[in-house]
Amino acid sequence: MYRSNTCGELRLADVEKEVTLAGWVSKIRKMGGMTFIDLRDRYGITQLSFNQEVDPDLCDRANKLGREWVIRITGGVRERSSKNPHIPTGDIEIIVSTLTVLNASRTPPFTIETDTDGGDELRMKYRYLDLRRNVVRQNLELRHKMAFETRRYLDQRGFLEVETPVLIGSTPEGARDFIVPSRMNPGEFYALPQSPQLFKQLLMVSGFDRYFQIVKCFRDEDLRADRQPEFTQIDCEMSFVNQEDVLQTFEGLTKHLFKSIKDIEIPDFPRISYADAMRLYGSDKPDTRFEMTLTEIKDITAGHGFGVFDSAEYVGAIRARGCASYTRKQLDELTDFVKRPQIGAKGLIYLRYNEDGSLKSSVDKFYREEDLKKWAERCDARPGDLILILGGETEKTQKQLCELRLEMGTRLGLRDKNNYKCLWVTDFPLLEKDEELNRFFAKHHPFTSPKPEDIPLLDTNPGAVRANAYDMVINGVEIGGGSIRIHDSGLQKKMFSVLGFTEERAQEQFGFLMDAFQYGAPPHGGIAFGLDRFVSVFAGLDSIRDCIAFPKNTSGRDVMIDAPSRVEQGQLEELGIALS
RNA sequence: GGUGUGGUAGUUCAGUUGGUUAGAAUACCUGCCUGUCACGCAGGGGGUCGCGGGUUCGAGUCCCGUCCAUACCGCCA
Repeated sequence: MYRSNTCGELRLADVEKEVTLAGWVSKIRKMGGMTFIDLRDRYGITQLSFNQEVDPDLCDRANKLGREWVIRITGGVRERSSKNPHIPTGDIEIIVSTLTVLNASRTPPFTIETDTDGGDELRMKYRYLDLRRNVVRQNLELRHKMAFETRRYLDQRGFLEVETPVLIGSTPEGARDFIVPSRMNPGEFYALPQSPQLFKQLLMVSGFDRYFQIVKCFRDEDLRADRQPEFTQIDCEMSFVNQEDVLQTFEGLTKHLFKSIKDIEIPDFPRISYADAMRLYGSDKPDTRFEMTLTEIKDITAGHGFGVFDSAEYVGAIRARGCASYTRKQLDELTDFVKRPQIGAKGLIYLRYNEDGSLKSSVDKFYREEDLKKWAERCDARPGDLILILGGETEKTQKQLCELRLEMGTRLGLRDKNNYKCLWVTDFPLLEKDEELNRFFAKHHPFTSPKPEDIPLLDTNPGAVRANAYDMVINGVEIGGGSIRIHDSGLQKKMFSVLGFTEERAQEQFGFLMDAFQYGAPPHGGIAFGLDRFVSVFAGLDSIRDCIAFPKNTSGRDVMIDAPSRVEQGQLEELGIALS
């Protein structure tokens, strides 16, 4: 037996036992006559005790160990004379009788502690050391549990996990593909999947009825704190379902995860249409932990000679409870916030509803008190509230108000990481117009079905067609999204034509799918969750990198193994590739 | 592609209007210390100030360029 116990499991009940432990030297405390060592493994820390009087040679050897050396010891479990209430094993220690050094270690470049002294860049370079830290390991343990509970839930409901290929063909729609040259087919390339979309639909045609896969997906786009070039999806598809069936099933999955992992009961998810989400929150992934919804006030602000509002397509306001006492400096900060180029507002108008009932705005010279009173009433403001107003082009301004709303929510402490608000956003538009190219793109993907009642609009007003598409949002994070698919080859053809595909091109790219649809495709639909984001929300992380074992940096590099890298000329020649 | 922030000891950072030998904490090394658990005490070593150029009597500090990191915008069906 290599070891009898882990470093996290011994308790007072084990006193007098003879044990063998193995692990890493986390900390050495030399007291002169005595030496204490914190021995660490994945399960915890156990204190080892060495005494100069009992065994001077052994104690000297212990004193020569270094941080992160790997050792194996045997000894007796004893009750401590002074206990440590901060760790589970704090009541006991091991009186070591034999000590074997299994491996020495160079001094690590940063401390292996929860509050490490290492910065992000260094931790990524030595990720294998970073992963020894409790906090990082716990994130991966959480990830494991969530994946495990997902499999348990879906298995119980008859879902079958099926693997789909990673080397597939490139498609023109959507994100940029990672491409892989094919040596056996010179001049041709595979693409890595952005999602197993087509394959899961084909599995429905095959009659698998309920499929899922926890699967890596790839998108060659710029990175963010919540975006990695390779990421993991919980990818699901069901046959003979309507939208309601899908929402119920996966609302159930989410509730199951909250209950089984965090012991939190989540009430039924509110639903909001895309149009309402944009109108009330200026976002298709609203953070509903707090209200502060957008109020349109253009009809009562226009026509008073204030040029900005008179010429604006849209004027919207948010109401911050109890913020009328904001100082000039705080208001200036908010103005600077919305004027940052990333947000791009020209300025910020405020209206203070003072405690004494008086009204004070930054545009007092254009409006009388009774005009301002109307604004306050429309916004349901009370004395003590502050109203913040932006005007301009509708979509842009709503987006700016959304950012301002989130900023105010943060400032007012309304975005508690341990408070979870889930919701469904439904009725997304089917298409999105690219004004520059003057053509429509699928907002979700080209296999999403339009709402039946909107199908006639495909010919007359494609931009107004709503889709059977839905997103799950938790605390302002898009956790998952899906749709009821098109299962009719005729409608699918129609869709491709609206998207500007010629018949030949559609046949070339997706012929196999439309062929398949002619052999008895069942009605079907599904959803895909971003596992990395899901885990991040559960763990309260700011970046999905913290729950990925070996993530890439913002340039898409793995700084530990130094990838991507150049390849030898011979490899390129084999592939028939010349670098330009 | 764009905007902002940052790059100084192994590490995390400070460094004033440009001015003596670039500091602190921590880590590391040595010594002392028999109940520590952020041990304590004393001492020590450790710096191409990201890189290149410029201004200046003098640059960590100012200017230009460049690289890297990071947050966001574009992009991400």
